[in-house]
Amino acid sequence: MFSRRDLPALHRSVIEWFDTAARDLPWRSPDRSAWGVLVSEVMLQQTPVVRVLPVWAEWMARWPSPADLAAAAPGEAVRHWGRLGYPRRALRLHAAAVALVDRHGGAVPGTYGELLALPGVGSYTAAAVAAFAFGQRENVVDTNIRRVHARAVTGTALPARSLTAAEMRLAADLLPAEPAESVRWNAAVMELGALVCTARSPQCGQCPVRAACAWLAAGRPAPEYVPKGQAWAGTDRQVRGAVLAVLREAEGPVVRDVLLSGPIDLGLGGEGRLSAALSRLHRLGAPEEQRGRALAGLLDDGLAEETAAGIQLPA
DNA sequence: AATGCGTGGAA
DNA sequence: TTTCCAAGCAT
Repeated sequence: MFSRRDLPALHRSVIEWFDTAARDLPWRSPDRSAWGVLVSEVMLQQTPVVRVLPVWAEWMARWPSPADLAAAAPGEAVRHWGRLGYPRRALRLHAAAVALVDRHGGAVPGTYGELLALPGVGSYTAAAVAAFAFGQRENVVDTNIRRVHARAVTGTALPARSLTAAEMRLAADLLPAEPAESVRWNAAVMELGALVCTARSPQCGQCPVRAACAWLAAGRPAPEYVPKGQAWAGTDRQVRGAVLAVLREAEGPVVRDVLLSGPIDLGLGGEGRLSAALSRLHRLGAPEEQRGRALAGLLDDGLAEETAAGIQLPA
């Protein structure tokens, strides 16, 4: 365990490493807005940076302010979410934009509590936006930071299965007292987890804190549990994704039977993105009951709506 | 507290 | 090929 006396040296070494190794990401640019930071943080939830980059740029060009997104139909947010995954995030970001216009004069608020009240913003995202967009001293704890703390301080290969109070306390104890330094520290530890102290094959030889790492000192012991993998093939989630992909590519309503029944010749000649999405859906070979369940889920979540003409993204 | 929720690149 | 897992949130 680090003693408080060692903390300044620890902070210095990680932040100095960050100064040389940090990626040049657009949401870290001096001219990015707080809105840009919020959008990036939501897009980055469970999603790799390289896939977020192009979508974030398109969103910033299309909807440079909360009011711009709030003025669009929620279905447009879902459509332009593309294949980022977890499309409910797009819907919640739209709802957040509406809330910003309604309650905050169209601006992103700067306090943890106000941010936490927004749709799709949880404890991590609220802390991250308050810290990175507003320079506040916040206890930012994401999966990267948890893993770095687990290894370097606690000496285990992985953090606990779920975020524990002990982890939050540890992170709070490690946080530099000075706000500007705390922001650098949060970003630096997160970057260290993303680039060096990675989940699969950590590059301990490049780690600025290898000399003090409890996990390395213990001989890199194996994880104490095996994370259970997420099933995918044959799941409702897979079918949901394929159904929504069809709605995303469609300009207007899609009749229910096209989604629920076997392949139907729409006279599109097999060309185009809509046809490709329909082919992918039908090639899954999911039972009609499962497709119905997936569609019901999408409707229930507000990711789709049913009109007399058929199923479409929410208008 | 445990689940459900997408997607695709890399190991 | 299959498996892992990436700046979580809501319920």
